[in-house]
Amino acid sequence: MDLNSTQNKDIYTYLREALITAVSVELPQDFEIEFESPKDPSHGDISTNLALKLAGVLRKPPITIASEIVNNLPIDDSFIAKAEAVKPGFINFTYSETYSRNALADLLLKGEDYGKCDIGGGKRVLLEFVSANPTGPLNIVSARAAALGDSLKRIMNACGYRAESEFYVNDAGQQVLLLGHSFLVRHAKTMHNIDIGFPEGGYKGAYVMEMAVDWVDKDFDWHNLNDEQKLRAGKMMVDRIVVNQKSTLNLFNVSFDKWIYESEIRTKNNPDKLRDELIDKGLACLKDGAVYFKTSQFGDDEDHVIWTSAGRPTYFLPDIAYHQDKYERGFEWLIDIWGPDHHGYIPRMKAALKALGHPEDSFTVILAQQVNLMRGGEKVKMSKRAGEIIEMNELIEEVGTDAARFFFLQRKASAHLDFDLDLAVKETEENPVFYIQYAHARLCSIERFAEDPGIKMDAGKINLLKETEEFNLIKRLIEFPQIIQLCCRKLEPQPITVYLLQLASTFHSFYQKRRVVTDDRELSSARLALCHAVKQVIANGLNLIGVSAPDRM
RNA sequence: GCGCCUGUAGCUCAGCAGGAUAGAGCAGCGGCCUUCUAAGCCGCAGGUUGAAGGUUCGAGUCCUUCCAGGCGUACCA
Repeated sequence: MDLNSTQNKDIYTYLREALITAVSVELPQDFEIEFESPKDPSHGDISTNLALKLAGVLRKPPITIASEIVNNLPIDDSFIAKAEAVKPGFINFTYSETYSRNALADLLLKGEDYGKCDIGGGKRVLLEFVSANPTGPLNIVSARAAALGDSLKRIMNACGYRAESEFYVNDAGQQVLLLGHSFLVRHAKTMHNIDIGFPEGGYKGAYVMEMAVDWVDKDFDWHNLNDEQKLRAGKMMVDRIVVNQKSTLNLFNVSFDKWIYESEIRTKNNPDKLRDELIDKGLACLKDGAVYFKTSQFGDDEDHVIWTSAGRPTYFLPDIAYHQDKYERGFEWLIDIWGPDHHGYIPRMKAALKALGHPEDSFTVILAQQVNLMRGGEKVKMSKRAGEIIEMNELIEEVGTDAARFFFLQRKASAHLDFDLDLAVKETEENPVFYIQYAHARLCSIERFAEDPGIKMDAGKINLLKETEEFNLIKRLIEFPQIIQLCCRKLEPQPITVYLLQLASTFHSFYQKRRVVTDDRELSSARLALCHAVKQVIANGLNLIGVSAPDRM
């Protein structure tokens, strides 16, 4: 795999080979030579703890081993300028200028493909996220899941996976009935001024009212509504709500490859049949009038009901069918993003899929932790049924898609998030995302400025780059592919946000110190090439998290 | 009770499968615009990494216990 060079091997391959020849002893079979990027610039560009790790085996002080290795090390100037053995026993390498320039040239060649790799090997991945109940508008937690899932899809596809995203619409359970019922009650009141009792646990949200006003239907016997009528009303609402959810997600720069309906799954693999199959296979059994999946035999702490004694499926059963369906459609790795309220559900689903013969590591759940909304210094409690919810639309309107997405991704998914609405509005101008976008806009501005004197970037001139600020930038750019891979391995876009902030900062410093377009046309061409590379990487990075890269601000 | 998440600067958070002097942003203080965007740059100040043990060359990171906050533990979805 050749990640970031036009040379026939990458720098890590070179270093590994060089180190192995330099070590005086045979390395243990599974010994891994590790590299890291030092935070302190005086520690070079790449370092290895090889000597520290060998100290125990060789029974010699690490610094001695490090010195020996450095003395024996064949230095290839197309990669590194020097290798140094230092303090406890680290070996620090510094890029050669040739290496930096080659890497820059390579970046310019790859353009929007720079940063991509193939660690995914074409594996088919299905990311399922948001999947909010179609009983109301999307809320803040959905927004967080959307930002995370959509970005992960982009990152995984950049890393050689074939990742698709899917939204699962629960349009078949009891809740749809209840939703329809709630609506009909409102409708009767609004259109006919008839008071019938609001159902226990019904949906009181404003959206029920709004929909109730513009819907016209034939006469019902309002005081004797039947399930069929409630269900039909419920489905009508589901359709409308899904349309709204889609448009909200589009505003958020999220488009799903597929919207799949629970009702479809039930048609394809109906719950009764699945239940009987599970019983036949000995995976489920009857107990106290209910049917239990024997998940405890597959790692869960207890068995769970898939069919109630009242004679209908619990949520669990169609959900199993749905996941089974994902496998049947050829996906090799299922990644679900769930809210924190579902975390007790993980062992159950894992156990069920294991029982059905799927490898344990083919199903991953990412928990997007809760978002606490703060308004006026106080926590806003949210409940869909009580109708108190902060809509995702509202968030987008107040903060904007770019800022909101970035804000969510700046924190690890596993961390709770206090989202202060007042502050988010107030700080719109100060949000870190603008810092990065500003760098991009500035770069575009430089390019526009160069048009007048007719100076063009020229990758052939980059050997004229000599200043520290220039090499600092190049070194940052070289890190990019590693960062993307890290995000992919961790299933966590957060490092990209940190990286982009650093890159923008390095660029702003450069900008302050070195003028790009000057009378020296050749140097200007070289610096324009460097700037173009920075612009490209910022754009590539922002694109991976679904944030726009504006040409001017 | 059991399980999961979190605890790092005044605030919001990083810390890359254990590495070197724990970092950013915001808030605070002091500087920098006749030249490509000042939504910017430079500098100062700010810390017992919740607590205590343990593992080893080395711990914010791993293990144990404890403390604090949150969430979950349905024949709901």
